[in-house]
Amino acid sequence: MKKYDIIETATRLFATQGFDGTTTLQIAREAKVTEPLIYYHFEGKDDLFNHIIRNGFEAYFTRLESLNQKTTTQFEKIEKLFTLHFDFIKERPDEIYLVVSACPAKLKDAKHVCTQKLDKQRKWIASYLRKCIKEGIASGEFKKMPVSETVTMLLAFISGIIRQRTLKLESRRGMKKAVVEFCRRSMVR
Amino acid sequence: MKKYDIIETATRLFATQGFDGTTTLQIAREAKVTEPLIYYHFEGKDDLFNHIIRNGFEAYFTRLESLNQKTTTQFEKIEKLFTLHFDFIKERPDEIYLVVSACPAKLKDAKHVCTQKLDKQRKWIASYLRKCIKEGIASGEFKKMPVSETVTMLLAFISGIIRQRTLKLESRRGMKKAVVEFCRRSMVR
Amino acid sequence: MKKYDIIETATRLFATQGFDGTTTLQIAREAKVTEPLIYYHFEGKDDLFNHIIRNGFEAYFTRLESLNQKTTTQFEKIEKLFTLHFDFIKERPDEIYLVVSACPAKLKDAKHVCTQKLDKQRKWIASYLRKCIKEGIASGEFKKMPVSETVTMLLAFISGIIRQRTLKLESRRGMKKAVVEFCRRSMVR
Amino acid sequence: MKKYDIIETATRLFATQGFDGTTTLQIAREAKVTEPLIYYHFEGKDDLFNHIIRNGFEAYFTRLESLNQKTTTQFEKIEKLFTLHFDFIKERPDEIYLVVSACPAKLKDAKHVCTQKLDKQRKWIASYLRKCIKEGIASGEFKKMPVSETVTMLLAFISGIIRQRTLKLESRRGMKKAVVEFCRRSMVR
DNA sequence: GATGAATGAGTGTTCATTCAT
DNA sequence: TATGAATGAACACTCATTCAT
Repeated sequence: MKKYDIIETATRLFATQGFDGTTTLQIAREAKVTEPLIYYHFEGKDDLFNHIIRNGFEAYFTRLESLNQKTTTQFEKIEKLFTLHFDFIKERPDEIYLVVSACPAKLKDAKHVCTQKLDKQRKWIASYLRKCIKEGIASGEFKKMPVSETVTMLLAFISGIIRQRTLKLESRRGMKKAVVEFCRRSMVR
Repeated sequence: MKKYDIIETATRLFATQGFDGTTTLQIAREAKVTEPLIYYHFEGKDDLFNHIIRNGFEAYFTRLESLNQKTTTQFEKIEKLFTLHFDFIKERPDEIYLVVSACPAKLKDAKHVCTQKLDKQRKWIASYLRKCIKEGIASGEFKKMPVSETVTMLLAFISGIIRQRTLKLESRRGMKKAVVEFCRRSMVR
Repeated sequence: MKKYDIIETATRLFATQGFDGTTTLQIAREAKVTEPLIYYHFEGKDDLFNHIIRNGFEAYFTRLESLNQKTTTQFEKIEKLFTLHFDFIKERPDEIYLVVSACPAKLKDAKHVCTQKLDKQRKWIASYLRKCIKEGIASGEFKKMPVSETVTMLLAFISGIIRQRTLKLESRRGMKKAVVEFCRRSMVR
Repeated sequence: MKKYDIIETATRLFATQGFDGTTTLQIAREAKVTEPLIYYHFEGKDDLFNHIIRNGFEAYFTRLESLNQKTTTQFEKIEKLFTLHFDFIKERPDEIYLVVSACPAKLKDAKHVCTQKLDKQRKWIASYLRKCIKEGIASGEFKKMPVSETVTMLLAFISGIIRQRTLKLESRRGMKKAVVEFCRRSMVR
């Protein structure tokens, strides 16, 4: 359906050019539809953008939820979190970029869907990591380390990796293993 | 001089709203000058942006160069790299954000000053880190680890930290120490 | 259609005020449309101007082509050329003015549609006149005269007449007859 | 003096690009002065333009006045009028172009110096030619012809020649002779 | 005479959006 | 669903002009 052509094209363009750098005409042309059709399916450019963000976060959260499965060690849980992001980057590079790195301009508005979803995501991951680290330390699996700071740091780490990969600033293979091993050495006793 | 008001205002606005999300009228108003004055001092919006980017990178590179001083251990050199970035974030948050995270849209043009400077920066840091890690491993200071992948990873790490701090996604104190200790545990034997 | 209102208005304004002296806003207002509509139908002010020039020349060339009909004498052919121009001036004064007298500024660019069409027009008429004069001299209809110089001179004559009439510098009746008789006395044996 | 550099440059630019197509900045740059200097010497762009027009017409009228010398025949007087224009074209091509072909846009204002001077020029030449032709016919030197129409026609002729020569649409030598002979054959008995 | 800095009023152009069909 | 035609508001940028020095 043409609606999905619009979404697909818009996602790609928003991710590569930013929200303000993308025009509705460009979306229409590249999706091979006319501009008014965008307004038939969406209330406007903002609505289209928010729809994409919401969609992206939904897929993303679905995957996040699936992390809460049994694993033998805490580090395996952290490793899975990295794996999830590396996989998502490969499969839906534009979406993850928008989801994690979305329009700085939008983040000025605390009530914007971007800000709220990003906040939710950060809180979710933070809580996930905090639990892992705390339990890891308690069980003696992990070395001693400041919990909150390590959590924040790992969040920055993840977002930096996503940015780099989606901007194709590097394409080194073996990155995932390097990242995981780096963390393992640092964390696991 | 009013020229510097323009630069200062533009730097702030470009960093918080992006290039496309910032209008010349807005820059003029917030800098308390008239729009044509921007065009008196710069050739256009692009020129103003590039001027800021070039300025930012110049200050940044000057600091980077100063890293090549004697230090007793390789890890100290890496620690200094982190310190430099944390300091720069504090002093000139907008500039470092623009310098490290600049306009994704601009990076599509390989010849753009953004792309070229960013490339130079990444190469400089990569080379700096590679040398540290190689020598650290050779001297037995560091554990064994894949050099290139670790370098790329650390680059992502730095960019992630900058993004997070300038977007004020967190403001935890003790971050720097946590980051350095995290890396130390992972790397130093 | 409003597109034709734009063309009509623009033709009139370009002819009376010149290209640079006419603003798109003025065209829009006098055509009773909004400015962006000009940009919906044309790529820009230049495109609109070129469209008019091309249209004008097309109508003009169509008439020129129709000159190649049988006539008993060579002078009749020359007379017809004058008649054609006097008629065109009456019917489409703005267009002929733009076509023959178009924007001196545009003529600096050899590749501009104005320059090329004007060149084509001059060559067409020159060739037409050269043939007439040569044959007229050969057949004894015409007095002896330098062919090329006379051709150039007649071209200047035509362009001068057009300029004068469209600028309404005079409105004397009987001009056409006077011109034709002037030439006849000079040329015909 | 720099004032004359301004005048010279402005004359050239107005003649080749038109009044509206020429900016004060361009004049300043090409005359190697700064913009405010133009405003020191002239009241504004319009004043500069009018100054040039007035200057041009003054030089032109001075020459026209000198035509009233004794000549044996009426046709010689007409020949001298052509010679004067051909000479002026060679010596001061920009000025004569501005003087004879000046800004159509300006001619909409009947009180503008352009309109008034042009009118004066046309009336002067018309009166000069009318007298010549009348006397020529009366004395039997000229063939019979309608006086007013021939006068208007010759005016158009002159303006067409000037336009052609200054736009360099042709560069044929022998033009002057051809023109004069063309007229002689037509007029002289 | 001469200039660097500055501006009010506009210029061509683009944008997201709407309307009639 | 889908579109050709149209628009209000804004955009980057330029212009002739002025002012302080």
